[in-house]
Amino acid sequence: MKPTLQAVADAVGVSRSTVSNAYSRPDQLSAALRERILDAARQLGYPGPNPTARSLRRGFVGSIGVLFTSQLSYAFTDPFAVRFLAGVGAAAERHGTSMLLVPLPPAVTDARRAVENAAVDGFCVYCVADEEWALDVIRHRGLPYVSTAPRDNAGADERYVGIDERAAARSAAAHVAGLGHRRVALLADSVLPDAPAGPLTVAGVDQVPHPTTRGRLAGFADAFAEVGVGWAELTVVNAPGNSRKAAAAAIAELFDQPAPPTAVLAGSDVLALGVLDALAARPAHDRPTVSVTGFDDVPEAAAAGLTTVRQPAEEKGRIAAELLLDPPADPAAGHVLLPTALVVRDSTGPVPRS
Amino acid sequence: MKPTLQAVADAVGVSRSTVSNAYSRPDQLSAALRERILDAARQLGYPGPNPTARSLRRGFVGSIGVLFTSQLSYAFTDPFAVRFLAGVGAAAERHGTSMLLVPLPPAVTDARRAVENAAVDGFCVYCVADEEWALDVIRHRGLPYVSTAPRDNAGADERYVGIDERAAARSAAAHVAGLGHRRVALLADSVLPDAPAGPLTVAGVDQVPHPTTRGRLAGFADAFAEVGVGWAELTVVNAPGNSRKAAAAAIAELFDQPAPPTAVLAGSDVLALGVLDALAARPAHDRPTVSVTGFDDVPEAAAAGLTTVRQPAEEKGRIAAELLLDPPADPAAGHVLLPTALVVRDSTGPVPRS
DNA sequence: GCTAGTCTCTGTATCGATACAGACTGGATC
DNA sequence: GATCCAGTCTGTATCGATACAGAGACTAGC
Repeated sequence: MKPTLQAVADAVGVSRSTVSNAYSRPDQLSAALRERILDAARQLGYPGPNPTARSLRRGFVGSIGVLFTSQLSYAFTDPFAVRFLAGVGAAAERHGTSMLLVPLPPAVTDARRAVENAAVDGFCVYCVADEEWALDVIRHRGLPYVSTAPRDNAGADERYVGIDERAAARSAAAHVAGLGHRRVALLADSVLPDAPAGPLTVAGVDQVPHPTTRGRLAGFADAFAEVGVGWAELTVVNAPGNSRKAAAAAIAELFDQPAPPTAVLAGSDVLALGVLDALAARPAHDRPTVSVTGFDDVPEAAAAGLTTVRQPAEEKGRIAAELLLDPPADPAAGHVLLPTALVVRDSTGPVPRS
Repeated sequence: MKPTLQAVADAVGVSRSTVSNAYSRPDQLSAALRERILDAARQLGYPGPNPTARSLRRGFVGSIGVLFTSQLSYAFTDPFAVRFLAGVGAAAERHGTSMLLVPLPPAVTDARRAVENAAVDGFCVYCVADEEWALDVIRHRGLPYVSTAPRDNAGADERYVGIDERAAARSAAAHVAGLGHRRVALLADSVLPDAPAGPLTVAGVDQVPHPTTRGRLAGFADAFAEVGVGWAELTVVNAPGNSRKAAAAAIAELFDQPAPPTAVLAGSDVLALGVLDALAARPAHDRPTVSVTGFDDVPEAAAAGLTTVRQPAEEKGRIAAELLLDPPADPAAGHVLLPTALVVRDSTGPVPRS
């Protein structure tokens, strides 16, 4: 058994308090005694105050939780999520705080429990799917949190950092519409819950539950509405899982149709890259000319020449963590909207004359 | 103030133990009473047992630490490290365990403290630089750990998962030597501590402190020794920080020399990609033909056509976490060497006749 | 010489739970 | 009717520290 603080106190012949002070408040005792205590601790093999006991007594843990409402492995697969984590990490580093990554079991009951049991001082909630239940649990625990999306019913004291999804998406769609495209597919993750991969009929964009997806689809639709292409004329394609593979699989059949879309607007770069994969997989003679746009501007997008909407990923993570660790006095400052920019590359062009 | 377990007990008129059991051992009380307790808890806004207090009493935390002996942000910048993390995450997910990422302050004293204070049940130590001090602290705390490199003085009960660095490196170098290259540069991170970027004189490979770097350089040297090129004839180039930029900067000057190397063997893909960057940055008429090899086979390597040594990154993380969470009965099974494979792509070719 | 003030150090209360041994029921068994 | 047992619930000890008020000793200041 590892010795406790009491054991060190006994060995030196001082009180427990004094040993505690030797570690946590060196100014509370003489340097000489402190040395004696630390020496004795070394001798006994005392590894320093037990972090858990210390956390209990002090009332805080010194770490923040990062919540992905999806498989934890997803966080490392999605390049945007990785950049986000890097930002959180940078802020955590500056504050001397650790990051706890909490995997969530698939069943909601279990997932709630996982959030309840996480030993953290607060949460950065990265919005993947509907995370309302997670926010409930966090609020219930009385912990502060920052989410990465503006929420419709956000309380005044609720902090978030996001972008104007709708306007950003609209800018990409306006670019594509401006190039003359009218037969267009919109590709997104989790358009409707539990929907299969592939083309999907969606009555209206407000049917889409996931706020981020909804915002982006709405932005796409806005731009096309302006050139006279209504929602019903747009093909919505579901790609569950937001992976390159899923996107390629979901979009593939469209290209076999007699009149394939001349443009695909994807809800993320990962999906857009999947579309490019699907195109590349076809023999050259049977490869339609399709404009493709992404969203996020992950590192891979530049290499692929993908036209996309840039949003500052690391910045998002950094600011999320900073809002959490160092809350602004003015609650209005807790709502951050980051700038986005359309980045035009080679993956979009005018409609081919056929 | 959030209510405690005691408050719920008082409200229902039962003992604290019973409330505790309602959460942690449902079989210890009648279903009816359990419901009454949980109802009261909801009513009072009791968020469930305090994770810290529970950890203290139970003696374990339910999370494992992942230690990068470098900036935490490095972990998200290096694609190999990201894949490793993904593997750890997958294993953690299966075990219902959280991952704590602990940022280490630059000063060793502070860094020791950070490791001492981490509330975890064990550590996966990802070897970036010399991490002996970290292992010391962990052992001192009596916590189990798994490191990602075979260590020279590893105790029998010490677990690790790694590759045969030397043999793997040798395979890449043998390929390059077989192509006829004799004027060769070896590029690596932290060849000597605090050495500047650029070409470096290293008396012998055993001068290199970092075991991974040493192993790879030794492997490179082995293959060239076999074709009669001694250590002294090899140019060793230091690229501190293992970044693409650092590599490009460190290697650039070599290409200005009258007789530049015809091949560069890099200690990682990131460095190798940096070399390709440095070459691409030169005007076409002044661009030497240089064979380049990397190490790791990160996703970017394939796109860049980089010849490299593949090692299973996720596997490494997954196995590290599993050795930690589920220690094999047989201590010999705690030492895992993963297979590697030379992947030949376009970045290597025969020596140009000039 | 007396009051203040500063340094050190101690003692007790407390953080919020879980483990474990045992007490109390009520029915089944013989 | 005594015995046993399973099913429930309670009480006490404990996990390993920190906070805070205060006790002594010692120096300063007047």
